[in-house]
Amino acid sequence: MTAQRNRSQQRIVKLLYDVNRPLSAQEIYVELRQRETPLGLATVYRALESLKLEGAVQVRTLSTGESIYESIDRDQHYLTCLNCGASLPVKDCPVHQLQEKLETSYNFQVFYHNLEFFGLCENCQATHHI
Amino acid sequence: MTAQRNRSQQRIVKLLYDVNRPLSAQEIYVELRQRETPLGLATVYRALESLKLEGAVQVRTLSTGESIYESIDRDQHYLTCLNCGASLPVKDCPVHQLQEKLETSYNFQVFYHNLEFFGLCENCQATHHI
DNA sequence: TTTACTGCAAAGCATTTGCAGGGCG
DNA sequence: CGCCCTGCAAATGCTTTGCAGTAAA
Repeated sequence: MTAQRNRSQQRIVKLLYDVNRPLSAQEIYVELRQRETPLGLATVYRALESLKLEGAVQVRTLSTGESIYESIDRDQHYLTCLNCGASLPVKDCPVHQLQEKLETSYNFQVFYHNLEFFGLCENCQATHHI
Repeated sequence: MTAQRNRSQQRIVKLLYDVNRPLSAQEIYVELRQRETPLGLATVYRALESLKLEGAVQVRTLSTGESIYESIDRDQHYLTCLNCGASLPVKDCPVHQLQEKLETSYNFQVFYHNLEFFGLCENCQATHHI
């Protein structure tokens, strides 16, 4: 990685740390433009792709197809409404039976939950950045 | 719901049950076309939207922005590679410390995990299908 | 100079929407 | 007859890619 690329990525990492909430690529583009020197939208996408593969940010893809990024250190889960798309942050790191507790405390009707682990599979750890 | 609409939705529910694996809307469109009477792509999307709000199917949105649907009764989680996108099914319903176990048994480098509950928030339970 | 990165604009692709026609009550 | 649903095609919106120019080694 060159210093040039590293600079772009660090700007994004810092932004995500500062705002402390998930941002889409487009939002990152706007924020960087407002805060300091503009960074091209395509560059934002390319930097995010690298950061993702390095495990430096975590990504969640909304049902709209939009991906939102946040600091890797945040261990935050959500109650997501299928109708309006709102995501309520959940403090506990939940397990299966926690679902009932959440339903009553948030008055949220839970249909199902998804738990997904993200990282690199055996093959891709070798061929990283194909 | 009319009988006509109900028929479309039931065809999809049955298909997802039969194949017993996640399918995208486009795949559902192709499968239905091959198996029996064709169903328009827009209709597939509209039926899936209804099924989703009824809690009759569960949805996962891939990092590509593509949404995949499967039977609601399946309690299946995945190890998803950020590089190639492959999703390895995981049998256990995992908790936090399970992550280490998964890393060794699958030789998968886990960066983070997402746990998300899906359903209807308090407000949308009232205004269902806005 | 050689390689990697950036910005811009065009293309790609899943999904959504407008509208005209058809099914069903 | 009236309403909901369907199919088609166009539009939408996020993301990716081609390419020419630029920064860094």
